[in-house]
Amino acid sequence: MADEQTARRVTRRRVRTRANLLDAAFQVFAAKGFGRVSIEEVCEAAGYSRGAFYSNFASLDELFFALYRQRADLIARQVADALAGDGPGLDVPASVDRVTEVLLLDHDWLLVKTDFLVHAARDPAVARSLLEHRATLRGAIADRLGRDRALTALPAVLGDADAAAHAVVAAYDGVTTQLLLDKDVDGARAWLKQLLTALLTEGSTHSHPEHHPE
Amino acid sequence: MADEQTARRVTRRRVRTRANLLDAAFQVFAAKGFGRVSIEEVCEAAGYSRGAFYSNFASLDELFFALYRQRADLIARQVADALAGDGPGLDVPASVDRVTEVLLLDHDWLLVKTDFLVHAARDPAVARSLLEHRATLRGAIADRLGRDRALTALPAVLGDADAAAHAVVAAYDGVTTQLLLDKDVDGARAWLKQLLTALLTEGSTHSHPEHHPE
DNA sequence: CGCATCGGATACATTCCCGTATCGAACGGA
DNA sequence: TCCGTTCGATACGGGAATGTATCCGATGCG
Repeated sequence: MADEQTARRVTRRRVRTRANLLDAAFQVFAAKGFGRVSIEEVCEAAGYSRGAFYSNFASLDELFFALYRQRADLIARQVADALAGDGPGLDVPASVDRVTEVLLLDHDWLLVKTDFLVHAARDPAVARSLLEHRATLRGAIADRLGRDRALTALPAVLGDADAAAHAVVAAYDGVTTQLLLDKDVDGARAWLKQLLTALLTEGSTHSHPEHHPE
Repeated sequence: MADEQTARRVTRRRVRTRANLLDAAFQVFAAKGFGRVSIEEVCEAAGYSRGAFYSNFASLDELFFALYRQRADLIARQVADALAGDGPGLDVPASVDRVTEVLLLDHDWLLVKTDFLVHAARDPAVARSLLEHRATLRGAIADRLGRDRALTALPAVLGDADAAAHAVVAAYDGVTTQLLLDKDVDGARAWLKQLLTALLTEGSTHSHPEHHPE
């Protein structure tokens, strides 16, 4: 009973416009940072006037949230795929390879993501939503790590699979921070791999530290 | 020769005003985020008018930079002290304790720091400066870790002391991210200790994972 | 094809904030 | 205490972004 949209005739044009606005917003946010961006700038970049904006969003915050959700969900799906990649036996190096491939590609996304982080840090409601999202991701990782605890050598130093997932996320966040500054994607990826394998394997290879950014 | 200040009579009042503005700015930036803050707000919070501001700073960016430098240097000094704490033999758990005590105290500082990070990520000049600062810190840590390589059991999984320092910083950054969202300082501190000891000691204690935030 | 509805453009009033120029008061050296 | 210098307050003009109200063209259903 009672459709939530209060009977709204959703036009094809509308979704296109919305998508265009979101895409343009991504570009602009990445370039100048949320908070330094005006509604007009977004509209201009998308090729619309402010009327279109207010017809689709109530505020810049709302657009920002929608934008984040869109992209974050996309990436979450990619990561899930990468994790599920090989068979039941978890091949740590291979998984790490595939995941890092997905995660550290787009510098612009890191910028927007971090903008969103500080935004969330100041707004409890947004923070809750973001924490939820992160918890989901961690859950997927922990599942993968803990599912066949018997098969793969567990790190042990960290505790259970859940703690290990925590560590993985923390490592990712840490590398992200550095990458934001030095923009050395390849270095960051190598470094993240090293860090993750160090965390996830017991007496891992004394891997060649070939690449040291700055 | 030629004094850099072009012979400027620095009044006592001036430094007080400057300090007040910086303090007020810290509060306001933490609360609303740089980029969402107007010069007027800072002045109002400090109890001055805009005239005072322009007499002391050329722009909000300049103030922000000065503010960051001030606080970051302070903390860097504290960390250095904490690291130099005990004698020549490095007691990892004790050092970790002291350092985490210093690092994760002030939520407001984390907010401002992260704001500064995204700011720097978009401005090469600022980024360079921040990278330098981080390199210095890492150097201090690496020194401490590598100085008496023979005395303390090295982790080995990570490579040399420099790589280990990298890992320490990454862990700190990662935990910071989570802390920004859940505001669980005690949890974060415990978690950081666990992570660092896991990274820095070979077959560390299978430490009690007592505390798991969210 | 015609019509009711929807989507986006334009115009407008308003608010906020910036940067500068000017001036009186506080300061500190002699 | 006196005087030149410095500091910060006030006043002003201008620009930019916001949100709303209104209108016309596009859209999709029958």
